[in-house]
Amino acid sequence: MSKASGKTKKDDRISSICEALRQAIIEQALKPGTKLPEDALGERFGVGRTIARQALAQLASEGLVDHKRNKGAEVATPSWEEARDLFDLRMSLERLVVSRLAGNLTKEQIAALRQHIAKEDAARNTREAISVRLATEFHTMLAEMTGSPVLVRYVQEICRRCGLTLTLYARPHSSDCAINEHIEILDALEKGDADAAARIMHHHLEEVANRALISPVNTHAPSLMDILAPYAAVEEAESGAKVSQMAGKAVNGHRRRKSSPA
Amino acid sequence: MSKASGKTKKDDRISSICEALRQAIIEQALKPGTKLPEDALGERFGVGRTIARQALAQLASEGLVDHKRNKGAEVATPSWEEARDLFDLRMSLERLVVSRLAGNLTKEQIAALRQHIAKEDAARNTREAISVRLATEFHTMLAEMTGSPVLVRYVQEICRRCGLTLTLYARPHSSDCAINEHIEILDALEKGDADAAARIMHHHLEEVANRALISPVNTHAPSLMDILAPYAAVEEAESGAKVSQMAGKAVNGHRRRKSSPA
DNA sequence: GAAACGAGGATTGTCTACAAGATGGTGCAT
DNA sequence: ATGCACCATCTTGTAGACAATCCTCGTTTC
Repeated sequence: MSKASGKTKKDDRISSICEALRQAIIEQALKPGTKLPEDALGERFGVGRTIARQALAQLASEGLVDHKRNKGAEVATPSWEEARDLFDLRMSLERLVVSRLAGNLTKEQIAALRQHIAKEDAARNTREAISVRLATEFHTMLAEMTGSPVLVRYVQEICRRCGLTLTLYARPHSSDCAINEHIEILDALEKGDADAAARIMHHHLEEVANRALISPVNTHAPSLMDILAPYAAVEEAESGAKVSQMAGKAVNGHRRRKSSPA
Repeated sequence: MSKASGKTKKDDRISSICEALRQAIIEQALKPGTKLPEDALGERFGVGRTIARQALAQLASEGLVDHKRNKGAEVATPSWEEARDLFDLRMSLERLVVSRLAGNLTKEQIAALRQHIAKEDAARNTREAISVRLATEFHTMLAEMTGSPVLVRYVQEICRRCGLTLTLYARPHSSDCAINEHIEILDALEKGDADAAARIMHHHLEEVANRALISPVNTHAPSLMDILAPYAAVEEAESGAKVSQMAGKAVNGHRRRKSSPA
């Protein structure tokens, strides 16, 4: 009875903007501390300040942006204690996820997970932030397969915040082992070994948390408008099959200088 | 004379309204399904529609109100499956809380908890909704004592949603044992017996969930669609199929939101 | 020369106005 | 009489206007 499927464009512009900003934050295109003025966001996404403001409020409630009264919103800068707290709870939640999932995955789900791991592997040599995003998506997929909307929401949120923390503190060259651990987790889940899956997951997250300890890097973004250009475009493209006419928005796809394939 | 009474007045009106609505919802002053027009809220709280709207959005993100596009907001009516899901995750989260708290409570914290239990006991003969609110606050206090802001947020949110569920489905005369269980939990925590505390908490929540989730027919606002579902079904079957089995089951989630990501 | 003060600009907080969609009633046609 | 279509009205969605607050920077004074 419901045909409404791909109307994320007109259906809820706030969600679209949130998602775009989330991606930008996780991929560190928007670094922690970057100011997010409502005017600029509204102009970039083609909406008024009202919508931009609501999107920022949403992200603030998720902990991805910091909203101080009369001082605007900026990308959150999690402290070390907050990061530790996040990872602690994340471990518990994801233990719960794998214990629910062990032995209960369908063939299709396992295939989807392996496919995603392949994507992670393929992106191993690209920008670090991309790897973080893909790894986060893996954990999100696991949570979604539990079929528990609440759990999905919490895991998603906490994973994103952990991802933000990683882009802040983590040192590079550490995603290779993480991918292997993803494989191990999936293997244990497929075999139905809940204990092993929980143990590996715990170890996996502990590893990830441990390598987020030092070197607080801080640089200021060059231009907010330029940074957001690809994400404003991807917001429409990611919808999937329906690539309707996006006349006005003019996808000027000059990606960042860093990604030069081949 | 206005400065001594705290900063809730000008500090953040949205939060104030949210809190007021939360209380009203938990105490069933606003019953599930009640429409919440922005105009009325704004007028009642002395703010414009913008503020009321933001408060509603906040509550919607917490799952306490249901927000349908172009159709306004209303107090959420959790389905049976959602309620089951909520209580499942709540058990896990609160197990985590008590396992963190066992043996680590200060004298002051224990005293505060006992004082709150006394308040629960005093309110045992008042309205059911008040008891639910106080019981919820007890669990919230426990979460706060972990010192983990994220955990606090999640436990708070999930407890409120569970409280909403209870006001919907629970039958009266059931808070006495719950208070005793609170005492048992606190005793175990004070002794530092993490296992016992976790076990009692699990049992406690299972009890609460069971008395809430056994009979979904108890609601005073039954969905018309659900009621008519068997009849609509028999109209399609049109022949030998009997309705008798459906009368027993009666748990049929009809149209839910269409977002099932693969 | 440094610190305090104040004007100016910029950004946020809130409200109201206008547009779009939904709901419900009325009238017309069959 | 029933069903359909149109319209009136209400509520929500969104944008911009106006006021309040904060930051910056130049000026003044010790």
